[in-house]
Amino acid sequence: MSDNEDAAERIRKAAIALFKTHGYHATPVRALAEVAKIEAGSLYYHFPSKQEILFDNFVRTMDMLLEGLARAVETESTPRRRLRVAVRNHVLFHTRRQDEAFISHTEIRALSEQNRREILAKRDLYEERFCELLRAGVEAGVFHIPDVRLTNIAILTMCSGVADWFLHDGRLDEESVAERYVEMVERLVGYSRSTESSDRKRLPARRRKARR
Amino acid sequence: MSDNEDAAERIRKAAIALFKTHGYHATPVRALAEVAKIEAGSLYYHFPSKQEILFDNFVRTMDMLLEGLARAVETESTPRRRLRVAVRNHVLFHTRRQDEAFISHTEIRALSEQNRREILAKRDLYEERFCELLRAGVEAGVFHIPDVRLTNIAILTMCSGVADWFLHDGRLDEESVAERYVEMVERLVGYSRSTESSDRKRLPARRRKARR
DNA sequence: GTCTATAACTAGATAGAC
DNA sequence: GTCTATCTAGTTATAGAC
Repeated sequence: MSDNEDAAERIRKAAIALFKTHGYHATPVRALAEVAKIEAGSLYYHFPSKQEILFDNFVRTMDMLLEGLARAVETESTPRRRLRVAVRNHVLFHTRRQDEAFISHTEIRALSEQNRREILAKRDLYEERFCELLRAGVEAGVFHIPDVRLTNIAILTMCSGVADWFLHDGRLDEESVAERYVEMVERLVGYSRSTESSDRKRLPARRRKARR
Repeated sequence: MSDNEDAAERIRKAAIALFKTHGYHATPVRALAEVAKIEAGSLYYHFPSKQEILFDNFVRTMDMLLEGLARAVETESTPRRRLRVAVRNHVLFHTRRQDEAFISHTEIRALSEQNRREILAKRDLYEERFCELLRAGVEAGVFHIPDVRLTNIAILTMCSGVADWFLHDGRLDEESVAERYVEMVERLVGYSRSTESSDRKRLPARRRKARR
């Protein structure tokens, strides 16, 4: 955190670090001020309240996610490729903006009711757009999903979970993790190149008979 | 919450409800006392501190999870069946003990350092025992997993996520959700009855060639 | 085992000088 | 735009009566 940044940005970064480690309610404004190298009173020149600092982080995080998803859909044309890019994007966001994403998981309850409504609307929009990617693949016959809504939420929680455990100097770098998650998602959606070959692989009639 | 329960139990249940809704730090002891139908001072006869009430919830939750996993492994013999029962057990725990499980996700940071160490040790133990189920299947040739540790964490976060969204009067009842999650996990581990048939399905030499 | 009263402290936010 | 000083309210926990 450079000292030359403007104060608002230093406060934002202090909030990300402290809310992630201790949580919103366990972080006094005085602690935010100390990390941001400012006095507590001065902080209120840049933000009207502690709540607004948290809300600011939520808005930025959700908007980045939504923009990333929109880009992913634009740049690819087939359902499979769109899903692959969307998942890669989602996972990389949760490694690159790990702390912000983590706060967005854990501190929704700390938002005021009005702010929470606004953020949940953005989250619902993201989930719905992601779900559309799955439905498109099912309708094209390349994904085979018994319950699209359930698989959608399972995929998103699985991928968002990366923010909980990823270590930047760990065994796998972020690109490797993203690749593996793309592979796992393709298993979850039962990807196959065409309906016929997939049906042969997923539900072979002969094998079914042999089971009894 | 019955008024006839002993006070300690009423305090536990009040804590589960309030910590889930507002979080640990946003829940005053006076609020716990009010919901437990007791005065704030009386609460300290049953628990030495607010922290101890939170820790109590963590210990109970983790111990229930560990016991459930041990039972799952005992009652089944094949890798596939063990995994199926373990996943079903895990998901049903996160619907039946939804609030406790949710708190265990979101409030780890609120534990004192010593308490947190103790709980993380239990969590690591659970993850390691779960991972063993995957390894057993890989060694038996019935699971096909590129990175067992990664798939393990992906499965567990996916299944634990049920506590975040499950509604007891929602579209799917808990048994249906558990069944579908078992199916999804089987896709993730690349289950197949024997090594040969699975290798044919997953990495067909001809298709690989045709790709270039 | 539960109560009332309160100690000791910390919280978020504001006022006004510079 | 940043500072110091402070207001008001709320916090966990304890003391001692019953």
